[in-house]
Amino acid sequence: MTAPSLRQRARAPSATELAGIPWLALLSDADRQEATAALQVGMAEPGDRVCRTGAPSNYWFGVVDGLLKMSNVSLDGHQITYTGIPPGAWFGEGTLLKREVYRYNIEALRKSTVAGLPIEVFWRLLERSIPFNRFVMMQLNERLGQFIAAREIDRNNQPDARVARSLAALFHPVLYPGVGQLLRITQQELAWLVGLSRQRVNQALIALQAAGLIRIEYGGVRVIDLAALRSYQVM
DNA sequence: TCATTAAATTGTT
DNA sequence: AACAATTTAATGA
Repeated sequence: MTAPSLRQRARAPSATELAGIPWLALLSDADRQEATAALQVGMAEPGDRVCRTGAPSNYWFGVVDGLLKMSNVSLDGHQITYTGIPPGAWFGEGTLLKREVYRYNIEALRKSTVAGLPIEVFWRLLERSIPFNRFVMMQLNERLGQFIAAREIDRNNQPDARVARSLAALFHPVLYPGVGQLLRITQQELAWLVGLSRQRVNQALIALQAAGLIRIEYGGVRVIDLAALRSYQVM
């Protein structure tokens, strides 16, 4: 269970990996070149901690491929999951802006490719690039809504509703542009994320499918009605 | 490209 | 938690 705090052997990103980084396309040529040169990618095995609470913040992290989980430990020692982090998502900007330590744990749910932008380059882009600022600002704003939603999810004991809202959060189009209509997540991974047994998640998914909100596929879930998923209530 | 086999994932008890 | 059924991925002709 004692995983290394960081992935070993960081390397330069490939062309396909760069294509999966949504904010790169927004930059000017010069800025994009600088960012590309500084970007590092590494692999995270299931259970690996990408960053943990208390560690100094040196990178702005993004998911190129795979699935991560953002969690924290509350005062009474209970673990509380904030959200899953699918491909295309970037996180840690709030911590970087304040030059603080990370206040949450990021753990890989499956074998994942994680990219990191060094803090110096992150700051330089903030100072000079308007599009980059817009992207970061959008992330901050949207995530604020996510944290509030996460509290409601956690307060909610109805398993079906928990699964529904967690799924809706993962399909967030602004925060997670890489997801699309089909979320690649197994029922086991969803169970880890929501904090339920796989059997219960399976039941919940079947119920949601019967309600016409999603379609269950092998190794993934397709969303039919995102709005209804967000506001799902047990009758 | 197709058939066979292994591995992963899902559905059910 | 365990098991069977189903789907995908891998292998080799």
